Amino acid sequence: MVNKDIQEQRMKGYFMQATKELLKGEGLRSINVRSIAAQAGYSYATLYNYFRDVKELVFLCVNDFQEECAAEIRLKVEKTPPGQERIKAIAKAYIAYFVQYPSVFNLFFIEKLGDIGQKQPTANLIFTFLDGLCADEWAYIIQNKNIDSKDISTIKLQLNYVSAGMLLYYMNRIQPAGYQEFIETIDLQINAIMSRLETAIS
Amino acid sequence: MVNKDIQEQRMKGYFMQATKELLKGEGLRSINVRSIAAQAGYSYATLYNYFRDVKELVFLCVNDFQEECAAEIRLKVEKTPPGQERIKAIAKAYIAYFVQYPSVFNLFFIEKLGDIGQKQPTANLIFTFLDGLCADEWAYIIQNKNIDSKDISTIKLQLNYVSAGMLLYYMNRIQPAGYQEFIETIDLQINAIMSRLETAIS
DNA sequence: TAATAGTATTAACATTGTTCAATATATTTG
DNA sequence: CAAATATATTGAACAATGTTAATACTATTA
Repeated sequence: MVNKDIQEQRMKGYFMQATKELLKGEGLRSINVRSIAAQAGYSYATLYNYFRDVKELVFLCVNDFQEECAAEIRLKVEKTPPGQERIKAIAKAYIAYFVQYPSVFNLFFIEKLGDIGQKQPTANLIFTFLDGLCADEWAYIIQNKNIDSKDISTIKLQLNYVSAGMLLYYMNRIQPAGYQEFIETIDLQINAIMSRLETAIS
Repeated sequence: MVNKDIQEQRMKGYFMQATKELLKGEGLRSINVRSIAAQAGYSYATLYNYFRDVKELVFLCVNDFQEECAAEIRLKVEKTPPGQERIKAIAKAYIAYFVQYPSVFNLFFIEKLGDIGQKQPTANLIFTFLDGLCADEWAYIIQNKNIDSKDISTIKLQLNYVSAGMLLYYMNRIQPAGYQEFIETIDLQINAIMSRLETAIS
């Protein structure tokens, strides 16, 4: 019965690959059961032999995008000094990734998770993503500075919330209106949040 | 030709009223051209004589919801002392309104504005809404304390971004998982942001 | 090789946004 | 006031989409 599992995984992989290609290429607009199936080289009905519905398929891609995003970020911030500065760099790269791939932003933050099932785990994955990316850096800071852990978790949350908020306004409401202005706002906001580390040292 | 304008405005009003009723009642899920028209007592095709498409109609409701929201908030914060404390209260009431009416949240933050046209004005209205609600209080603070206006605009933005981010995560990603916990997080975050006023006094 | 189980596909349905020609209504004019 | 004209309203129809169910196909096994 192992063959069956392998084949099933392979089939799921084909559809997921197709979904990811469409998402990153044509965008969320263009993706629907028929286009995914066409890209995968199957009929649209075949999809339903492997996924409960199209939402399940689409949300299964979250993992892969997170890995891709994490890899891109790691590369980008390599040369930044660890700790506070690298956290800033990670947050900026995190935001930049979603600006580069608007449909991934939509998938992560906008698209409604359908029925129950894998609901909470996926939602949690998304919520803790930025924190996970910064985990080493926070550990580094805790080791080298003497800061109340309450303050740290407030700052972590603030970074996460401000990032999501800025992305939401920029992607969905074109605010600020230009990319340059957006970048400046990111810089300002992230610096403001991280500067609390100084005043929080006890 | 004035009669014609009056009649047209009246018709628009019927459809907008129907849309608002459905939005606040059944939610965004249940609203579509046919249900709106039925609620208004017309055929779905009639709608297209007054609005370019359904998106235009739906986004025209933003104004009314903002007024309703502003009225609710004003009532709620009346007894709070002006200045810093009232800003906190306004921000909390602002968030609470969207939690109470999830489809208004969707309309304001999630729903894609269609083609160009009234795009930017509506987006701007939404972005500056919280700032507008707090305008008097900020004026009060500037009068009574000596604070760099740069710092104030950073704090304003932060309040706006964190509010949007918290709402986004709570409404779309169930994070935090419980309402009580959500309220506590709001409190924590808003206090943290507003406490910067103290350190910013020059 | 024939029966069976599993897989893939086509056909079909429901829902939605939108357009358009036909119908009903209102307004103007002789 | 009645005919002619303009306007408003409407149901029919189309396209796109998600989903299901019956049918065709393929591979396994007795």
